[in-house]
Amino acid sequence: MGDKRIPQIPLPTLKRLPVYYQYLTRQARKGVTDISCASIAKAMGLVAVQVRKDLQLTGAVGRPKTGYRLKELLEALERTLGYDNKTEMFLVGVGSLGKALLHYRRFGDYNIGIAAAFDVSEDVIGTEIDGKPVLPFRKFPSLCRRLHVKFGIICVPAEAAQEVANIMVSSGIEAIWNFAPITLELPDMVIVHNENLTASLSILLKKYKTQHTGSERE
Amino acid sequence: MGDKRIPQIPLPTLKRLPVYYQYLTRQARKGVTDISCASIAKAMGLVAVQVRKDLQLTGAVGRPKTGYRLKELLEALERTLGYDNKTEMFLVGVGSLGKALLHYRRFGDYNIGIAAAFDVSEDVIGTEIDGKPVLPFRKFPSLCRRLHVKFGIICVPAEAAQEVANIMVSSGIEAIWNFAPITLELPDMVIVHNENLTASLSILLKKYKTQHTGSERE
DNA sequence: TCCTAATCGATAAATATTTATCGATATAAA
DNA sequence: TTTATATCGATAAATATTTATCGATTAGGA
Ligand SMILES: NC(=O)c1ccc[n+]([C@@H]2O[C@H](COP(=O)([O-])OP(=O)(O)OC[C@H]3O[C@@H](n4cnc5c(N)ncnc54)[C@H](O)[C@@H]3O)[C@@H](O)[C@H]2O)c1
Ligand SMILES: NC(=O)c1ccc[n+]([C@@H]2O[C@H](COP(=O)([O-])OP(=O)(O)OC[C@H]3O[C@@H](n4cnc5c(N)ncnc54)[C@H](O)[C@@H]3O)[C@@H](O)[C@H]2O)c1
Repeated sequence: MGDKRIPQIPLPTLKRLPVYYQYLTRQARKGVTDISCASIAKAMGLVAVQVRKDLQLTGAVGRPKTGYRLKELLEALERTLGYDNKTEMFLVGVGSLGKALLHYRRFGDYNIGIAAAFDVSEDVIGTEIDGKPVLPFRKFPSLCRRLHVKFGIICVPAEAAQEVANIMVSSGIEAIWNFAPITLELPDMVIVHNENLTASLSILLKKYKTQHTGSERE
Repeated sequence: MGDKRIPQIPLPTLKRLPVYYQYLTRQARKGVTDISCASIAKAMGLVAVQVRKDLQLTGAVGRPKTGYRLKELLEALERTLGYDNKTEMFLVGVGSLGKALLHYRRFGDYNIGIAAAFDVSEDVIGTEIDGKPVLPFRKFPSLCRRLHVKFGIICVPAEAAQEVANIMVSSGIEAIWNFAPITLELPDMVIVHNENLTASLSILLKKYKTQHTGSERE
């Protein structure tokens, strides 16, 4: 129901594609020029068929006996994942996590950049982190519109996240990377991707307990 | 073919359970005492049947007309996810991300704590972050054994991650939360959960492009 | 030149996950 | 007290995802 678009790429595959890309760039740096699904699968703990099926969705074509040309494969992945166009983001909430993201240099490898950061605290407003200015949050709407920034990162406490998200959306933001542990209520048009670190840690905890206390029932 | 244990709880469900828990604790704080699958589903953008099926796996029982007793439901989730026992972790790599995790107070809400941190850099060794000492990494093995710590967090650069993981495992660590963007090769017994932030951001990027450049084919 | 083995691409089968349906039951209102 | 209805729990159907299989092809060696 609704007009939610059919995704071209199944979500489980989409989650693996960037990981292939990371692995493949490392192989390329090592001088590898051709690579097979079998070797990728082995390195990543998957099975070859799955890798082959995933990579097929990028349009890359391999060849019998030798596999894929690594350079072509990387280009196919870059096109598929959108690394071939520059993406600019605005970050809101320059606390410890926001600062970590601002410091991180490697997003540039994927043509992604944080153009500026915003906060309400005088402690951080006016500072610069890795060359990115920290501006008062009230300037977010005008600057966002002026620069046509479409991607936002939310690093504020849970209590403030919905309000920040609302302002983001009304300022033209169309995709949000949300680190606050709440489910944002936003128009369907807006893409929200939750990075729920605590929830993620819980998964590790449970997997461990499952393995170590055995099958509780079954 | 391998003795990989059958998970009691399907992974997709396991990923949702902590998010239910977060939502439900917020509702409890608001004074809600009974809650239905329908209302949970609505708040989290899911359908009621799915929520009901997920919650069934926690052993919680609801009642016609009124739904679940929130208190009971939270307890069931706490038991299921392991929040009812204290979990101590060691963190390695006190860079910007490691510091953010060390500063974060809310893991305590889930009975999870970072007992100590380790690094090789003199810049951080000897400091304290939110009361947690930063120790030289060479002390990791002995301390890990002595305190029977089973959970490790890897926040070192990708190049150092495999080596740190190896030392962790040989020191008795059995579950690893890995922030480095590489696939660690470790014995099957060790649970590894990758927190690949860049890969995750890529998913947002692609979802956005899919929605905004339309169906490329199909 | 011919043969062998590795690999892809396509199709089919098996599994896993989500979603629909429906009877039973407890609450609250008539 | 009776009735209407919201909700659960169970079962079944539909969908999505993973895994298996197999023929075609090509590189590299016999
Ligand atoms: N730090 C972690 O390791 C961690 C782990 C899990 C989840 N999270 C989540 O990530 C988010 C950020 O965490 P953190 O530890 O960096 O928090 P923090 O408290 O260190 O920083 C929050 C920042 O947001 C700013 N802020 C508050 N309200 C604002 C508003 N309305 N507009 C603009 N800025 C505002 C504050 O001034 C502060 O600088 C939180 O939602 C937290 O729950 C963080
Ligand atoms: N910061 C981010 O936003 C971000 C985003 C995506 C991924 N990551 C990943 O998270 C990890 C940490 O990122 P960061 O930004 O905090 O890095 P960082 O460079 O700020 O910190 C790394 C820390 O690890 C320490 N270290 C290096 N080698 C070590 C060793 N062998 N043993 C012990 N300690 C060692 C360093 O001294 C340093 O303190 C990296 O793998 C990075 O790719 C970080």
